[in-house]
Amino acid sequence: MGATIRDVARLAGVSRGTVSRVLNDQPRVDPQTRVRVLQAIADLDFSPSMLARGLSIGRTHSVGVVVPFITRPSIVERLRGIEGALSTTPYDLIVFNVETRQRRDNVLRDLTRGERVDGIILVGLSPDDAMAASADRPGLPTVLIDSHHPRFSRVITNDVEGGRQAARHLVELGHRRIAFLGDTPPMAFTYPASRLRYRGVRMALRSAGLDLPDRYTIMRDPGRTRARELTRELLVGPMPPTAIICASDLQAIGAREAARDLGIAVPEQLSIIGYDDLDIAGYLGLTTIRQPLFESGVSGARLLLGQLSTGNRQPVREVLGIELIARSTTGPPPA
Amino acid sequence: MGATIRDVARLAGVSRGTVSRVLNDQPRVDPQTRVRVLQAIADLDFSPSMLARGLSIGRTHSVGVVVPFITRPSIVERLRGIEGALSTTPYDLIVFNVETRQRRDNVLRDLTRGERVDGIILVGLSPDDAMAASADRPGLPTVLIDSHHPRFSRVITNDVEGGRQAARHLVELGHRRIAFLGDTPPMAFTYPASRLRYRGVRMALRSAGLDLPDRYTIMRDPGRTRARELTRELLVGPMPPTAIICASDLQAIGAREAARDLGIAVPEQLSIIGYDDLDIAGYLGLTTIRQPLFESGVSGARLLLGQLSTGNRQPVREVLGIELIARSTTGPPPA
DNA sequence: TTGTAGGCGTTATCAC
DNA sequence: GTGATAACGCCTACAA
Repeated sequence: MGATIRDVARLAGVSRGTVSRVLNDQPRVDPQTRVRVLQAIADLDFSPSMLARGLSIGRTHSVGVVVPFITRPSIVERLRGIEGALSTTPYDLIVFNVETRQRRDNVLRDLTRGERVDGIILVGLSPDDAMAASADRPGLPTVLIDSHHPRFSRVITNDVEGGRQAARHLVELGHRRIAFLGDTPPMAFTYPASRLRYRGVRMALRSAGLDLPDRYTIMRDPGRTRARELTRELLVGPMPPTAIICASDLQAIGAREAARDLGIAVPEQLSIIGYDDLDIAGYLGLTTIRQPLFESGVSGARLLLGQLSTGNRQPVREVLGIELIARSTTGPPPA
Repeated sequence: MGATIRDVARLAGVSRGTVSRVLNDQPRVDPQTRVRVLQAIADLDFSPSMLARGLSIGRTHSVGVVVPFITRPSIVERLRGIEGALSTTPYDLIVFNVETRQRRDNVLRDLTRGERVDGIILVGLSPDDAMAASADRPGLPTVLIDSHHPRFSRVITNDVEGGRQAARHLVELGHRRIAFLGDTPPMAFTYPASRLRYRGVRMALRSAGLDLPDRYTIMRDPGRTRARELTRELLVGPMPPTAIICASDLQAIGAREAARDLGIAVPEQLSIIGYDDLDIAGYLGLTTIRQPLFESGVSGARLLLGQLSTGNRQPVREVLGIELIARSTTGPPPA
């Protein structure tokens, strides 16, 4: 199987150094010998060992992407963006799925030491200060997607603004009893998007002179099924809201499911707004806040590639736009 | 940043060899010195270079997973299974998304040569004979998920049987005009699941004395949107079917969408069956054929890990079960 | 039990 | 232009 550079050198009647030069397209090599070497390479079906090369030049040509809960469609979408941007480069994409703090710490430790990767992309994971410290000593180039830390380049959206837009949309439709269905961050160190969106909602309501009572504020476990249960409880209780803002499309789907269970018409009796604009939202006609998931992956990867090629590790903050997509789950409140 | 084994040795007052032995849990080392070494490792915050270790022992501790169209939910689900199985092992997961034949060839070439990975998992990609040949010379351990080749270990489901079950379900409900909406494999070398399911459908219909005319056989591009268009054409045409079997849940969703567009009630006027049982199918109440996507990833990874640890490369064929999940998009045909 | 030294497959720095 | 040769960081006989 493995022909080495040494075999090539022998067959071509040159030294290993020369073969290496040919391999790396270096100018100072005689056209004649270059041909001979290339021929030998072809004959032996040789291809260089990435491992050895990496050890020698100190780079691995791979980037580590750390994501929490690869389950979630929004995460997958971002991953796709990263993969797309990386696929045209010589960099491999190594995926790490972390679902516990323990595992996160292990992964990050391994990654920031042992020269396993040339750079890191953290998705939805906010580095703590200990980890941030490793960015000081010129450690691994690292970029954040959908999470924050002043020391790192990052691509984010304005979640507060997203919450605000959702709330304003409902207020303009005439709603006055608006609930928020979010989730607690699954792990301490994950990005608290839900909470920020909540904050935006509350701000918008307040400036419209409306209140967001505790009873209308539900933040528990994420996921469709749980959202369905929670919404049901809310809707069968006293003074149900006329609209619900959800922190994700999945939760919005669960909420709608609950409405259906109870025979409550959407949007005639209840308006629902999601967040993300997943593919499925279009099919379901879900009103939602679109955030550029795929594109965030592309941008993040580009940021990292930039650091990798220029060595410039100045933190950049890239803010991607969001947009309200009004479909058919929102309308005026019942008279 | 990078403390090396040499630094540890110096600090602990031992030789590099001893440090290495401690690192690899080799028995013949004095408990006392072991402690000293471990202390030094901790003090220096040292962790060994995977690159160097790999070069030395000839393994990379990573496996390459090649998938077509990481876009598709079913693929993602399988990927999750693989990741899950690998996460408890020292193996890293390197993802390659291939969407063109060109890219597939490049990836596979790189992968099977240059010692980049210790093993390969191909998802939904049927290796051609050229590639299969590389399995002869004891090349890289390779396993297939949702694709076939006698030379490789593989985990599959019986797609023909899946089609058959779907058709039988409808026949038993009383349908006689049944259509099939599948897709052509997106690339020549991808696994022709749709076609096999079609075959199963045809067989079941035939043995029920029913016909599957060309007009009821639609195989074009995959995807929800396209399925919606195609179904529409079918339904507005002469003698529309009373039931449609789709080769994927996504297509079934598109079909249902078309029915909705035309004001055709499901399942009263039209029955629809999907394939995969994605999460969303449950929400939509879609009748479908469930295949264990996540589990197929787990099994595939396990198969590969087995080969990696035992060296036994005897091809194994693991067939996972499928199951009809009857929900609310199928019912008796209109009277 | 521990130290020494050669080797894994490249690249890079010299001389020539 | 090209050929030696010393890294790169680790593992593993072989000695001691």
